[in-house]
Amino acid sequence: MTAVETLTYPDPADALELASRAADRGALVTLVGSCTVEYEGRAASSLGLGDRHVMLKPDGAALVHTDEGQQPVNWQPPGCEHSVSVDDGSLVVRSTRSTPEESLDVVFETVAHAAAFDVSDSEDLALTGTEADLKDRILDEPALVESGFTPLATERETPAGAVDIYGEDTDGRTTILELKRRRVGPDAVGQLGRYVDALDRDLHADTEVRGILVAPSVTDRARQLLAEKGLEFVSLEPP
Amino acid sequence: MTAVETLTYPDPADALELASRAADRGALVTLVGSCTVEYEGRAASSLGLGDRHVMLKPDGAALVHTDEGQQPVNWQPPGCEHSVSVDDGSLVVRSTRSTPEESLDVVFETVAHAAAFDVSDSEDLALTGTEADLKDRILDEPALVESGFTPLATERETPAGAVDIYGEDTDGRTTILELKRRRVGPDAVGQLGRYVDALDRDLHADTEVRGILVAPSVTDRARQLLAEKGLEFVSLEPP
DNA sequence: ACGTACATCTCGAAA
DNA sequence: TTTCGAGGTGTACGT
Repeated sequence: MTAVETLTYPDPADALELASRAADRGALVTLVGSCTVEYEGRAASSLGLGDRHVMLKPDGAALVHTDEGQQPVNWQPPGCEHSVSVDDGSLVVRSTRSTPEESLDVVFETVAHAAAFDVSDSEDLALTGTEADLKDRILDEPALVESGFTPLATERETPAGAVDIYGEDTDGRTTILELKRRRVGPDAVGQLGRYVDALDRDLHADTEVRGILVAPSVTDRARQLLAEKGLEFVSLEPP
Repeated sequence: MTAVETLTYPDPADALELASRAADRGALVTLVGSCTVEYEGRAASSLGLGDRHVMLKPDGAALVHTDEGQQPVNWQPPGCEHSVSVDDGSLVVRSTRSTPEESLDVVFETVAHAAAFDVSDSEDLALTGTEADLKDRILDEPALVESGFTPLATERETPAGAVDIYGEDTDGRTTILELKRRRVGPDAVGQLGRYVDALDRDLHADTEVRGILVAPSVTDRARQLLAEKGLEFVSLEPP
């Protein structure tokens, strides 16, 4: 972090100057003030006058945050073109992209705060407790699923998509696993069912394919669906 | 928007003082600087030293943004308890919650910027182009789905969940619609299939229930699944 | 509090 | 570019 520039209650022209320079040098820009927000693209939205925090990232992302909620009230994804201007005496931020055609317009009635930050971040997030970790755990110790289970492949392709773990049970019967890092509902059962059906059709072996849902737990409805489809469940958590 | 407080490259003690006062009066706090981030809860993550933008909202949400991406690299949902302190000469932000037990720790090596904003926002977002809008469009003009289609209920409950639109076709045959605001994949077909199966079993009428997926378009695999399950597709977009 | 499904979901990987 | 599934998904609305 080298430079930090800050303006409090700036004239629109001064805020524009700061934002323009910051964007040119790839800095992160924040603007706070009373504004309206209009969005049009995959959907369309309109937001009346209120105090919000606007963040413009050097990668083209734009975020409009209110005082509530984890999610921005409006946004634009990375890769957008930001343009800041003064129109009719008001600071205006416009962020656009194509494919799909989308535009976000923030019009400030008053700018309470404008800032630019030269941030640099080379670190990657190290995350554990994911589905990939659960997969590794099972590959390390397949007996956690079932004594005699032998993994043969991961991400094996079927006409319905890729199976998390493909293998066979102690009797040599084809057995596939669908892994979930957390408690699952009916959707995961549907997913596993599609893979089993696809393999049943593809392999047309004399014995049916076994499908096992591996997750910490399942909802009642999911358990019922598993029974209907002749699928199984094994309780297991990511390490 | 009334008060804006700003500090550039403050001492940790000064940053702490600003953040504490701001949190007490329900202001939005932002901190920018070089920091590490540790998270533990549903999963666990670790992030090495780098420049980030931290936002603490009065509703208890916390967001840690890097210079890239629309999503925060770490976060905490609304309802958390924030605590700011100085530990071993470093500014430390800790955000925790229970159910589930989760904690987020941000330790600043240097604070480049600290600010507090008294934001107020009474406006609600007006959003169009949602699934609800598609539903209204169909209820207004059911013939868009099929000549003679008659909606009888929305959100009708089945053992497998609530059906978007429940009705009957021109022959009096029970017909249910699953609506999606955008192009759909296999998951939506599975959803519709579950509802149709549940109603088939529940009503055990002499004729089978018709299931129609209503969306702008479907993927190849979804179309194939529809055919396999004897389900139908009608192309329709939200207004 | 849990369950269920929507979302301008976002994000990454693979075809 | 599209498709597909994961995600600490979040969010609203049920029960």
